[in-house]
Amino acid sequence: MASHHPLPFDPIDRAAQLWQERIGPAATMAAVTNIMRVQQILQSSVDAALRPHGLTFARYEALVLLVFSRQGSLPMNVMGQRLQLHPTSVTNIVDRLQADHLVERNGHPTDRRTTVVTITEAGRQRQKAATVAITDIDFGLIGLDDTQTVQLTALLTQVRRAAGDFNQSS
Amino acid sequence: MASHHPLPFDPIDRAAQLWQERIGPAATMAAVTNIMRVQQILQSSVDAALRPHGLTFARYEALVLLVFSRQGSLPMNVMGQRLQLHPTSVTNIVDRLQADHLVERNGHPTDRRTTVVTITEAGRQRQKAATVAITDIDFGLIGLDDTQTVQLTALLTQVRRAAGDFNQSS
DNA sequence: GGGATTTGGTTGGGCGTCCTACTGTTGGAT
DNA sequence: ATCCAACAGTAGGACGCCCAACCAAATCCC
Repeated sequence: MASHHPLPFDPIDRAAQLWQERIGPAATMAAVTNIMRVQQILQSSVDAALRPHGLTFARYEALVLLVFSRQGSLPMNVMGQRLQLHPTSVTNIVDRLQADHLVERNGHPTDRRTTVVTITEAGRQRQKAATVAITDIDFGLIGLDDTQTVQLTALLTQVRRAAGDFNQSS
Repeated sequence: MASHHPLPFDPIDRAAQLWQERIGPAATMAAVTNIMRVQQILQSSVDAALRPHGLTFARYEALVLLVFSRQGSLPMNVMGQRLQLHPTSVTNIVDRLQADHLVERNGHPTDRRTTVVTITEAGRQRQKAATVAITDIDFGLIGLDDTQTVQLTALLTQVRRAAGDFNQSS
C-alpha cells in the first residue's frame, strides 16, 4: 500500500518532515538522514552481493588494498590508515580473513612491534571473484547518471575535507 | 573518531584510487566509498554530541518520532517503518530507552500482538536537551552551503527512490 | 468452524565499529 | 645509560545492524 503521492515531498523521512515543520535546520537534518539511509542501502546491497563469496564489504576493501600493494602485504597500522579504521577494527578484520586463509600474519623484519599482513593466493582469487559480483551490481549505487555520481562524490569529498578527514599530519 | 588516525594524503581512499587506475567503474566506487566514510563521520560527530545525554543517534531518532506523534506513542512496527529499521533493531532500541525510563511499553487495546511505545515526561525532556546539543553541531554536517546541502539531499533522495526505499510505507 | 497463512515481537547469533585498558617495543630526552 | 613517552597490536565490552528461528495472535478462506 504505497501512498501514491506523485512526487514532491514524500522523499524525506517522517521524522525529518516533522522537523521541517517545527524545528530549525531541516535541510541539514534531511541531508544527514539521507546519508545515513543511503549508506545503509549500499551496505546491504554490497554485502548481499559479497555474501556468496564469504566476504563483507569491510573485508573486501582490505583484500583490495592488499592486492594492489606492491608486495601484496602491508603492516596493520598502514591498513588502518588507508582504510580509515580503528586499530581494533583492523585486528578484527584480519582475524576473519586469516581464519579463511585469505591472508597471513607475519612479523616485521626490523620492527618487532608491527605485524605484516600478506594476501594469499586464495585471497587474490577470492578478491577477483568478489570484484565481479560487486561490479555487476554497480556497488549498489543506482539511479544516478555519471555526471550526478561525480557531483555526489564532489559534495561528499567537500564534507570530508571540512571534517579534516584528509590533510591530517603525515 | 577520525582524528585518531591521521591520513597522510589524498582526497580519495587509497583503495578507490587504485581502482581508478586499474579497474572499471572507479567513479561509482569513489562515490560509494565517500558515502560510507561520510556516514561514519556524521555518526561519530552526532553520537559524540549525544553521549553526554546518554543517547545514541538511533535512540534519539526514536525519541523525536515519538515526541512528534499525536499521542506521544506508536506501535513498534510503525516505528520500524518510519525509521526504516529491522524489527529486531526496534526491539533493541526500545529496550534501552525503556531501561532509561524514557519510554514505556504498553499493550494495544484491540490487537494483543502489538506493543505500543509511549514516551515519558523524562523522555520528552531528554529529547529536548539532546536537540540543543545536536543542532549546536549542525548534525556534524559541515563544509557545505545551503544550496549544496539541498543538492546533496536531492541526489541521495534520487538514489533512495531508485532503490525502492519509498515505495512501501503503507 | 478450523486449518493455513500472515503479522507483531522477541531471542540468539554473526558481524562491524568504536572505546578503554593492557602488553611489548621503540626511540628520544635527560 | 637509563628512563619514559609514544607507538603497534590485542583483549574485552558496548552498541547497532541484520538474519534465522520462534511463539503468539490475528486474519484468510474453504
